[in-house]
Amino acid sequence: MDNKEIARLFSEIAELMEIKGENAFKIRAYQKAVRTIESFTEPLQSLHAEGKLESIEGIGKGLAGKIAEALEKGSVQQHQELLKSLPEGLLDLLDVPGMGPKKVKLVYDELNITSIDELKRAAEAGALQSLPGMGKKSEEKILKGIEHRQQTSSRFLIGVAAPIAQEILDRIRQVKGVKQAQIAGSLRRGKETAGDVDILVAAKAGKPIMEEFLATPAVRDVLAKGDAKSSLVLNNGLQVDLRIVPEASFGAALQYFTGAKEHNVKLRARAVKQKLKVNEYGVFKVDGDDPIAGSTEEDVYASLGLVWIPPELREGLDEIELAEKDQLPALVERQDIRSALHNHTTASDGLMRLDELAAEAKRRGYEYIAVTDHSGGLGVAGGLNADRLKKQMDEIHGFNEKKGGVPVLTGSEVDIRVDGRLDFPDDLLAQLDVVIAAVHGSLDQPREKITKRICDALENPYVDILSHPSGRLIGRRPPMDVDWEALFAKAAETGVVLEINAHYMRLDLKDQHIREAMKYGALFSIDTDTHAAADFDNLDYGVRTARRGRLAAKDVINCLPMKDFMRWKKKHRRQGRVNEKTR
DNA sequence: GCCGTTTTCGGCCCGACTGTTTTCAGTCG
Repeated sequence: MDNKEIARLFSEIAELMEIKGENAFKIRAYQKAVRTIESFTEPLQSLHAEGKLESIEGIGKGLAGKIAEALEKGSVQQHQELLKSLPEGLLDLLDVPGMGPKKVKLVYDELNITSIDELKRAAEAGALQSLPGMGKKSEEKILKGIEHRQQTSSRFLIGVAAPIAQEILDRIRQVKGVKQAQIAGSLRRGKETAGDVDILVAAKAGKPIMEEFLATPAVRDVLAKGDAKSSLVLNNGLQVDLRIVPEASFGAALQYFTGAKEHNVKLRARAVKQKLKVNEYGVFKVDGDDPIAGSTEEDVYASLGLVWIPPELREGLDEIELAEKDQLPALVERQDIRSALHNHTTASDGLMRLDELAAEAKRRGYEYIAVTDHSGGLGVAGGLNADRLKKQMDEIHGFNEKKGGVPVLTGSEVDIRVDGRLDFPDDLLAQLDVVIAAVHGSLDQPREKITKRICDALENPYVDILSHPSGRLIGRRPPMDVDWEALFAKAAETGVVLEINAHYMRLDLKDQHIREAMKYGALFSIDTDTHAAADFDNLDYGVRTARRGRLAAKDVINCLPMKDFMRWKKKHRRQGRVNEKTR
């Protein structure tokens, strides 16, 4: 078992214990271990070999023993016993918004509900509102949550699918005879979720490649195996398809299997007008059998009179028309990103100290960063009150004087309270280099109220960035019911930057909203909202979402060198104060 | 289950909000 699998196992143990109502602190110990293991870069296997598991913070005798058990036997007895003692569907119920461990136990004890389907039926029949502590509103919330979940749950989050796909791709590329190999499909387009993984290989002989593919670890099922195409289902339910094509067709096949379908339909229609036809083998004259293009995507697009279109744009909107006129936007790239402006430390709910965060950021090539711990309004995150924030600012100034590290800006992720006021007074916010405002509670206020709440916060001249503007968690929690037009107009008017939160469960703003906000002239930041070192890995998902939103580097403030960023901020805040006076 | 210590047992984050209550339990972050 690798670190991820062990983290998952412990997480499941914690959830099962929660339903059973076991000691809350014991459960917390497991949850803490999950976070630690998830962000741990070294394999637990090697620590285990050295007998050093207990040196990890939060891992004592008990958990070290369970990790060892998992590594050696591939399972943990306590976990098996917990599973046996409860019906297996109960864990799914925890994913429904409004359902916590107590409610799960309640519906199980009283109504014998053990699956989401049964829960849905009970809610529809009005059987939930008769339970103690539940009423009509709880029932409605649960029903809404289930419906939202069912619309999205058959797809995999990019942050789950992409690393798996990359791992398989890396292995395939090692096989002798592989000329080229690429991930296609919605993963290549950087979509927030993927239905399956498509891998495309250019090679002559298929057999050794297929053998390597079929030897992928953690396979649950082999759906098909042939010389040109095989399909697997992994233990987590993710389907992976591998296709092998001749080198001369690789570009055409890559284009074809990257999609989106709507994009390909438009492309083929365009080809027909030019007396050409496009398929996965190449571009052909209608009356000919010899391909005029096919080995590279560039050739395929060029043969149709188009510049190459970045995969993130291939959604069947107006990208083909833009490509024809060579007017595609120059999309932001990962290398353009100079700063990480949204990060947490151990002062609130982060896992790294200030110096550790700065070192990690430097290692990853950032030119400067900001520390933006939570404000006091957010109890759980150990948010900072004004005094602690001031102390942290001193600490940061001291750190910067030492030189050698990456420069650190002071900041805060200040909570937007229910009434739109911020957690800190203006005179304190004015002293910070970066002020990020965010909604964390009461996400289901009615549209008018929540829109006003956020817009009021944007009018504060010291707010620089609005974090995770919709509050959604993909497949788990619907977005806030915001009047987006009003919000985007307000962001443009006040100059407050809209965050593209790069965490793969958020990707918030999402691509479509980015395109809309850009029409209003809004600016954006791409940030990982880093709590642990591994969170920086999410940057790629944020960049790709920004690219799908058609952003160029000039639209993204993280692309500014530090001096220019500070200049921008000054100007933005001055403008904010002018707006305030004239209002 | 972990941790630290006044070293072997007691503390471990907790406040806001909601919906259900009529004084609070459960969920969320």
